[in-house]
Amino acid sequence: MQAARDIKNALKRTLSGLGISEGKITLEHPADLKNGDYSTGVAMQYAKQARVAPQALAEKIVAELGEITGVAKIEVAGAGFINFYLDSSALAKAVEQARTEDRWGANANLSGKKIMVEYTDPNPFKEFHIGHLMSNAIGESIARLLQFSGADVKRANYQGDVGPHVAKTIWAVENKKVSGANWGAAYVVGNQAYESEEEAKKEIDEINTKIYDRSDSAINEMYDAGRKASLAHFEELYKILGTKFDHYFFESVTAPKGMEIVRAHPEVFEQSDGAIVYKGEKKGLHTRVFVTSKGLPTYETKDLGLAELKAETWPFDTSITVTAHEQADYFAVVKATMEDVLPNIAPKIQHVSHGMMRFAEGKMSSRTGNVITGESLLADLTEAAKVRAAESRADNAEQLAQDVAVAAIKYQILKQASGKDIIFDRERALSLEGDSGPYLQYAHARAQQVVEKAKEQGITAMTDANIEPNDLVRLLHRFPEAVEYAAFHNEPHLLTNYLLSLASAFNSWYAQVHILDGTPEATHKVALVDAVRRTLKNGLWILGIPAPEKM
RNA sequence: GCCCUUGUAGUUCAAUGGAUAGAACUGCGCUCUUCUAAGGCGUUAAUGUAGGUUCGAUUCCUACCGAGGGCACCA
Repeated sequence: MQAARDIKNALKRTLSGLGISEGKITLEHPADLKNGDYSTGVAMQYAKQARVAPQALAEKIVAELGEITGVAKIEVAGAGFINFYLDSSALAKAVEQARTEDRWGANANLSGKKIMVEYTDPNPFKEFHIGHLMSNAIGESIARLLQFSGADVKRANYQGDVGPHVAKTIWAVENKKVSGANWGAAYVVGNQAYESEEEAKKEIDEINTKIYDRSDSAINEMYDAGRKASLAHFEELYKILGTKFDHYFFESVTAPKGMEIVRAHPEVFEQSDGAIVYKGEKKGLHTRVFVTSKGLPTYETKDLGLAELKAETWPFDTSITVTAHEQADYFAVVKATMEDVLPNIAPKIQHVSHGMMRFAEGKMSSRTGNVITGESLLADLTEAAKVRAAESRADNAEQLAQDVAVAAIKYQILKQASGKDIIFDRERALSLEGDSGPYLQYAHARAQQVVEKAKEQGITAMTDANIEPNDLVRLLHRFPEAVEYAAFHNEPHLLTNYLLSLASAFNSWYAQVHILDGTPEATHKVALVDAVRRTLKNGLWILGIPAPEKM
């Protein structure tokens, strides 16, 4: 990374020396390692201004650049690219860092920043479906990326423990439409009744009011027991998924808080058809209801209360909320409202939206019961992984199967850019081969085992800078930059891409080279394996994917 | 109708305005008397359409076509 800075500075100096007015200097990693460790297109970019052919300008720049620490070779290639090749000692240094530093790949870009990340957000009395799994995987990874960038991160989970969805579920259970604590099914029944039966609709609305004011002891009892069981169940899932929340926020708390905020700002909100609304049109958005004509707060109002509650709980510099894309427009209106009623907090609020889990046939909806629950998917995957886990060398095959299952599902989510929907394909999800989470785990476990074997044989790892660096070394060197890049964009998939190429290069190298071959070079090769091991381990950690040592 | 997101091999995804558009799955062939075959090697196959900006466009802009989402008392 030091080399990258030095190269940029040298380019800047050279360009202004040549009388070229400074614009943006881009330095990138060539996709093909043959084209060097870094590359720039400035010669092509400024050829017109300098009135010289791109290649000629590139040659001129190279001649003026002089020596750059850590750079062995500078070449002009193609249409006028200037390619930089790092020297073997700079690359060897990266291998040594990877091998010896626990936090290899970390940076201090966000040092001192307090960031709260809110994600998962399942609702008690409803199912934890694979959409929640998606939010959890993305949110957890963003939290870890921020931590690896030096930020002080707190994880938050916001849950809707009051509102019409709870009333519908309670109604179905109370009327014995559904047996036991099958919340998902109860919600479906309650929702259908609400939409088709006048009488049921009235009863459900009444229950909804009673839940808010806690005036009915029978309902309170049913509600309290259900809420507790529901939350305990979620907690089991978080444990498997590797998430530990620092703060839990509930709508039962944010609702009254939000109502206070709305009441305190009559100048911001307007009355309309008996409801209290915010006219988003004045900011190019749309109108949303904050308090219903029955006097109950909507999600909008609760979100105002949530923002204030978060700030009181832990004074953050930034609060990031991770949700599906379907809430993006909604969120924009809430944020616009915050600018008027919570001006100190509003600038710190960020929304990261991701695509949705969909079936090839269409959207899944918990209202109709057309969902796959998180636990059933995890159970299916674990079952599929068991066959191989039983044949593996793992000490605990059950645990390995679960780790592999978590890797498979999280990888499928984190390997793609967050803007796009994920078409859920059961067949594909159950596949544990190829471009997958287990592939990364396998490469890591392999490296781990070689390192242990080397230890048994008394081979000390030692990087030899005299040995010509290979592609694997060059890729390894890019890890810290891959982390920075992914963190900057809040995009875990950028890191996933990098890890896949690293694991692939490692597996390929592993197939051709005998590492513990008894030659003096073995010490160098073991160092490289150890460096890959740590890079995959840290990378998997950032993705929130377990890295078993044996498979 | 308006707004947001999105169109890349048969399929699911990559590609920081750059070099020959990469993987994986599927098909076919090869590869464990060397450290893990959940691996490796080989082979076929793609930028929705029409313009524009640029030295250079999958990427930026405009229009059209297709997909998903949102747009008042759900979350």
